[in-house]
Amino acid sequence: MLYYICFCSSLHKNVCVNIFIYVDINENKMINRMYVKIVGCYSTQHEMDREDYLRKCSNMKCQRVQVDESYVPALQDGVMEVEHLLAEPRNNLAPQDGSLNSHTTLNSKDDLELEVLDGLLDDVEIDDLEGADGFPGACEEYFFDFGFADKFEEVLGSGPFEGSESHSSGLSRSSIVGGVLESTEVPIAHSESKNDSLDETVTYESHGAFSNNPSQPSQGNCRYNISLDIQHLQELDNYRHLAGGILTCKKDKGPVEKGQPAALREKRFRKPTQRYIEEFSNARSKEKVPPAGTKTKHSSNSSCNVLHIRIKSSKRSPSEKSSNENSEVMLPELQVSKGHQKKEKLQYEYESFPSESEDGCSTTKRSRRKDRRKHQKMWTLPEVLKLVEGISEYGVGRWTDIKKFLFSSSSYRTPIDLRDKWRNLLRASSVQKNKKEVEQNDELALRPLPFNVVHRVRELAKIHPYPRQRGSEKLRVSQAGPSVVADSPPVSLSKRNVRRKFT
DNA sequence: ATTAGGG
DNA sequence: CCCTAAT
Repeated sequence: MLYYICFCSSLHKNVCVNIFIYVDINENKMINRMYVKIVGCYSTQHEMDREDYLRKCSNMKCQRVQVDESYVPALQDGVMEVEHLLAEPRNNLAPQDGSLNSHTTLNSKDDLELEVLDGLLDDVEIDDLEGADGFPGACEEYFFDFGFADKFEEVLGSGPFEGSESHSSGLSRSSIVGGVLESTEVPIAHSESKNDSLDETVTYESHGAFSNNPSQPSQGNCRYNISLDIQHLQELDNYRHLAGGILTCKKDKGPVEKGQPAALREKRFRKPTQRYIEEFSNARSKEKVPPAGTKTKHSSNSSCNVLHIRIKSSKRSPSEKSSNENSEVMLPELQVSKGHQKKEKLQYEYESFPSESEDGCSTTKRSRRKDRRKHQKMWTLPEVLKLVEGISEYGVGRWTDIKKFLFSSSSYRTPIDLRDKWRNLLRASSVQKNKKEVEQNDELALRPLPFNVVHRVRELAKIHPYPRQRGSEKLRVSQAGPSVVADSPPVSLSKRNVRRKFT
């Protein structure tokens, strides 16, 4: 049996941890168990530290690691399907023997873009802190060395955190297969590009708590046991964009006090709603994050403790997806590492045209209306066709009419949505694009728009120019003079008329 | 109340 | 999708 470990790092409540997920490739299952290793605590004393640290942390990606079965703990827990993880025969050609040096991969682009997991800790509730030592000693030097493979190995295995035995040590020494679960994906926008993004990361708040459990003095390993609620994997993707893999708490102040889990617990509140997070982050993105005055660098205890962490399920929106046991949910998000805000990944579903019964999904309708900003409903091909048809009939700009006549039953499609979709269609159809983007567009098209549709859109675009499309026509007319108008018939002029005709 | 435009 | 200015 082959086992793979995915690990990533997160800064959470001033604690940086590594998460290990064990996957049994042969069985197509993911062992519902993760080990988290705390690699250190982050001091909020200095703003500079934070920035620096975050930047460093962002370099830490996930890796898939081939490990010995012996490293995998308690399999019988929960497992979940991870077929898709196997879907692509990644560059797993890497040495299976374990000869590969981790250095080669840690810094390579093979870094697993699995930041999905990075949001994980946010949904983690730490039930038990096994070991009376509280947080393991944080070691600044390690924090800041995340970008370097050699150090990284140190952190993972041979570092001071390593106790008598540890999974991590085995991990770091075992071969790191160059394979990445989803390396082909678009690299996540790096946080360094915008400082704002960094600020955005400072919006998380933990609701979990550390509880001291001296009963089980660990061997000094930083091993944390997590049972993963797969349900949350879906949500993880939502978080991914925030930090590029960095989590931190909303309030920077909370210093990690060594050996005082109780204190920590008091400071943890219920997790804010997504809405709240969004707004808060937006509001906060402008103001500077005050350097939480409290200090407590970090405890110097170099030994690690074992936490038992369980991810709470059904926290928010218990109304709907109340259901599910773990294995229910697939984790496509796990594999999805592309920025989904930019791209729509799915293809059109070909569904029956008179999909008016779309309201049939009334179960989620209410919620969708309410927080439609969250899950955007994908446009189906029939819908697109309908939209195109409507435009050809009523003209561009008559969105309310189109909505009224053709999308009356689709409650979630507002006129604005229609317009937006049309706008996107124009873009997708490369209408009025003189740049090379056109070509690239096709290639990058994640959504193969049927040719006929593209054609129709283009045709329509000719007849019904979208209002002020880059002012292209104006530009042309004004620059080229009236002569052009002659050879390119009344296209632009007819716009108004066309619309009136159907009124 | 709708739409255009931009994020 | 969301928000806002302009109509």
